[in-house]
Amino acid sequence: MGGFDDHVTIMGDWMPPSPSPRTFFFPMGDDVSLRSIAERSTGDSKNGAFFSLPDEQIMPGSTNEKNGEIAGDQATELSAFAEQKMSSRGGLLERRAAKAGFNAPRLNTESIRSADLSQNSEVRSPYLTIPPGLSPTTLLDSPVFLLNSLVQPSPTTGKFPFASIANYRNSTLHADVPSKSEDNFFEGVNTSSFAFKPVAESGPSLFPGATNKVSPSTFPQQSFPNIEVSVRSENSLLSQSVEPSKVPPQNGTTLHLEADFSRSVAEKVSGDNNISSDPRVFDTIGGSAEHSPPLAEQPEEDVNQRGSADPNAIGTPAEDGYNWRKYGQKQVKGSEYPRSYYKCTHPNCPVKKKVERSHEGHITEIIYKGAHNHPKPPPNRRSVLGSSSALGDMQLDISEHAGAGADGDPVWTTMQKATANGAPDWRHYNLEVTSSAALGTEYSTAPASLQAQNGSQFESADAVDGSSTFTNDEDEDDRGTHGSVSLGYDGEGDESESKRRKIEAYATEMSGASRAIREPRVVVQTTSEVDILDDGYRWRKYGQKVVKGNPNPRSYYKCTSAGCTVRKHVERASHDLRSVITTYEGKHNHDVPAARNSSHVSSGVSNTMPTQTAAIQSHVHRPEPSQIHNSMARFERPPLGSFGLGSSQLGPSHGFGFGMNQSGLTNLAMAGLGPSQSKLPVMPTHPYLGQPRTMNDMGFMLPKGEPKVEPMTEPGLNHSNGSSIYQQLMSRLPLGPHVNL
DNA sequence: AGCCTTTGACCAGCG
DNA sequence: TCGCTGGTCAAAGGC
Repeated sequence: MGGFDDHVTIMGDWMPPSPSPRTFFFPMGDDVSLRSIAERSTGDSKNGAFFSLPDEQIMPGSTNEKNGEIAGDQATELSAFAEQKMSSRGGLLERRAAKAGFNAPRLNTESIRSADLSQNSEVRSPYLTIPPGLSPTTLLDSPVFLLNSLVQPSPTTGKFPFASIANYRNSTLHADVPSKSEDNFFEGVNTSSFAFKPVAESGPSLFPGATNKVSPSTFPQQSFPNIEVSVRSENSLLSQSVEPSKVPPQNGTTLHLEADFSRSVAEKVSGDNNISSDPRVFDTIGGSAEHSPPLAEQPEEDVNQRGSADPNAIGTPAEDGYNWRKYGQKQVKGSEYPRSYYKCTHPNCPVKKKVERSHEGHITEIIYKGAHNHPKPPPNRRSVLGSSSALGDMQLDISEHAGAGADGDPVWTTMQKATANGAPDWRHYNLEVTSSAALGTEYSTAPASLQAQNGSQFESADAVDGSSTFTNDEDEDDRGTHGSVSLGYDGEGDESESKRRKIEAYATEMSGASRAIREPRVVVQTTSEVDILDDGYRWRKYGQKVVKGNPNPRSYYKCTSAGCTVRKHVERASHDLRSVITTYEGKHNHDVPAARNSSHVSSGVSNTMPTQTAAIQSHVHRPEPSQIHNSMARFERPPLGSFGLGSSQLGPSHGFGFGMNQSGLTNLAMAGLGPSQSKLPVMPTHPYLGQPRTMNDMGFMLPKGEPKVEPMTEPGLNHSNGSSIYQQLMSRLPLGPHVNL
């Protein structure tokens, strides 16, 4: 994507997340947003837009779709404005100069404002006016700012940035104007605070109680009826840079924001130009100071969305901190650009998103569905750790509180890209989670948010998901622990760089550790007379490879059931084409899905089970007939109970996430065979795999720290279904209270 | 080795 | 029932 490089470049100068994602998040790249908007001026206007404001003014777009389009001349003016901005502003250097004490050149937007206002009376101007001289620095020093803002979890991600105050002070703040917000998005904003009222209408309230200065009593308790939050990114989102200055916005603190129109704006404006297509753009740009509430009034979420922008974050769907797998692309009718479909690759995470990109690669729209039920994966080689400081690392995730859980009603949240170059912006990702939270039927998120916002203390483990990748997904306790760490760091805001590095290093280290500990594998070798895949479960093939040592291609499958982490790869044994080696890995957490056709299930379960059961019996347990029956029963009913319990029993196990049978293996561990023991009864090596075998012919091994269960079946036996065997095996593993063998 | 993207095909809902 | 459409699947190849 063309603009991404620019973005990255800008990122080089990227500063730590603003004290509060909801407070000040401004794209570093002053040019980026501008261009984006310019390029997208022709884009659809169905979503809101974020805008950067020149210098002292931040004018959140009204994002009211009802406002209609902007007159063409306005667009022209906007374009001119953008150009002027670009030309007049030195960009980063200039801002730096400004930060150094110089006033950045101001863009004259008077004409634009007037035009906007005059032509569109309906356009609301919830702009946030940042009086000249307003100093964010001062704001930073403000107790309000520090306590209320710094520790706020990201409205979208619910995460807490690790950026230190020092960093903030040294960084240019960027704020984005909420894109698709309703016209009244900022309506009713208390002038003395950043509190924003959730739209009373169906407007997308992105963040429940996302306020900088909000007390529970003042926090809007209204629910967020909307399920979809639509935030158009490129079209509308303009980045803003904030320049420290001085002005008493609230509490006597002063704040000066220097907004810039980024290149995206320029491009958008210059493009086809029809800015009119996006009322929000119009609104934002045309907003007048008179209509602009004090900076302090700026909706926090608004700022957050923008602020979350991680310049680094986004060119690809995965750059929002989460990992995504693209599973489809479509040219949707009515959409100018193709829509890509992504799924979060995190096990058990139901989140999906639809991304529309322009031909240039700019993201025009992102629609999220569901809420992440896991912390943002730690930055890795592909991640943004480097530039974003701690932003990508240990941010806390309160997505669990988003209401839209894995099982909850999926909520599609439309996001608009905030960056100009098409690179996704952390801001909108923050929005994502927040949106989910807000949109979720459960408003429980709000309290958590408030707590985080109003105080620097995060006493409630529930409020945040402190778990990072190094924590076990099922380990709630760890979340709290890690959350505290993260929060403490963030909340204090005075952490030294070294400390920050330590934390990051720790996160990374832990991350690596977690990676090293893989989920247990179950290797099943069978002579497949029947389709090995026909095990009743649904698998999606996601790859095929010829692996070393076996000329036969290995196919990789993932269970398609939502939330199921089980994966497997299947390959024919090189020495015997009749033998199929199926290796399962992951958590075996749901029942056999409803068959697409009765024959499928029957063949996958009923038909195969007897044989497989026999196989298991002969090799694994040799249970009594009644035991077989029980085994079948388990097979027929969701083993969720066991797993669920197993999860809880698993407790804070650091590391051994015993996949599909956590419960079983956990209990196994309790029985003295647990992986943690690392000392399993080793029996003679299996003739086929050359693996040690444990009692009951179950080969437990811990290759490279990886627990491995290898129930092997007799090659000569007609075991048609390795998967079922696997199930059998799993079902037979000690399940503690659930074991009924 | 594992996972991702691409892309045409398939499926289900709806009018 | 048919066609349209959005969403998903899945084979193949790439990183």
